[in-house]
Amino acid sequence: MLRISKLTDYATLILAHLSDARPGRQTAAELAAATRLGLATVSKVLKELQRAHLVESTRGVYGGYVLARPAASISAADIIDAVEGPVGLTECSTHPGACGLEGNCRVGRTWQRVNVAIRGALREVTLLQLAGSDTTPIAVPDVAASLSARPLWRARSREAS
Amino acid sequence: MLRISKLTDYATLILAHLSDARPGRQTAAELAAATRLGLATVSKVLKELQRAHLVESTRGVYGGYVLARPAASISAADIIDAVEGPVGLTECSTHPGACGLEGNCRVGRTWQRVNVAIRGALREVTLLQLAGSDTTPIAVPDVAASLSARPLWRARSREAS
DNA sequence: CACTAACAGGACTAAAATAGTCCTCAATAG
DNA sequence: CTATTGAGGACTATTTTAGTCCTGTTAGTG
Repeated sequence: MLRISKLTDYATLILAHLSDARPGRQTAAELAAATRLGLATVSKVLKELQRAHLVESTRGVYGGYVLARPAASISAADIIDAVEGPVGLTECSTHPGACGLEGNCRVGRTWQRVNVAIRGALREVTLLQLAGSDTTPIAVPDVAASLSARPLWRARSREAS
Repeated sequence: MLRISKLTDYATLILAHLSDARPGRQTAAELAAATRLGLATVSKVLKELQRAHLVESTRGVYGGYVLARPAASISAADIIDAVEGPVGLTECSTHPGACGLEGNCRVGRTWQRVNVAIRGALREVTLLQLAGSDTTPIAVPDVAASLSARPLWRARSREAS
């Protein structure tokens, strides 16, 4: 349940390697070697991270990648969003209106609130922590609070009736 | 990211309908009608819920399903586990030892701790809340605390090197 | 003791999401 | 102007998820 994709995991590994303050930039090939992943895959992930502005790239002979910001200010949610896109726990959070049961469904709203609470938690987890270089405790949003608040979302889409 | 499957969502809907304290048992056909899902699909989900002991079934003419326990003591984690199985945020949590990089990987451990924190949160969310009949605030484990604790898991598996 | 209504189990198919590869183009340093 | 490295995107393969269907079992009813 609630599994992150392999690519997200790869991304975390790659970012962790980038966060080791090496001298200059690291090339995709170096990162592939360091992580023991395929070059093509590492390249793909790096491109996605670049688009999401989590890393900066330079082309050409001395090119390569560096983190765009300090590891402490990159969150788990950032990484997941970069690689998997901003999808929600249920479908209706990303495609509202596609569900024929919206009036009927009491469930979607709460799942969405759970979702938001989880995302909040993921926003508090930093790359520094994921990379294992920091264990500072962090505050986390309270699912309780969100669950007693008013509904904000609608039901998710489901199979045709 | 972190999406629950459609079947889990269906399961929640179905359980929510079962938690409406109707007189007797409800048949798969009735639940299918109530949820507007296909009978075959509803049946499949109910069978999984039965195997997980979240509902009890009776066969025969006046057969059907009832909740096995009060809605307040069925958690979101229970539902997810029943339908999707006890998988983790990363692969290595369910298939330890499959990863060639275990010594090398600093990342898996923290993902696993994040995972456990999230599961803790999901355990606090009850079917009552998901069904919308209860909005009592609930306490939730602190990701912070878990993240500053000692590592307990190993790195996840990844593509062949 | 059939007969019918309902669940159980599992095989199978279809569809969608994920993972991985490859090709062509663009930039940069020497 | 050439070698190196990233950018973008198309494409394929694999895996997971969703949905259907068939065959068997249990429990009431006349």
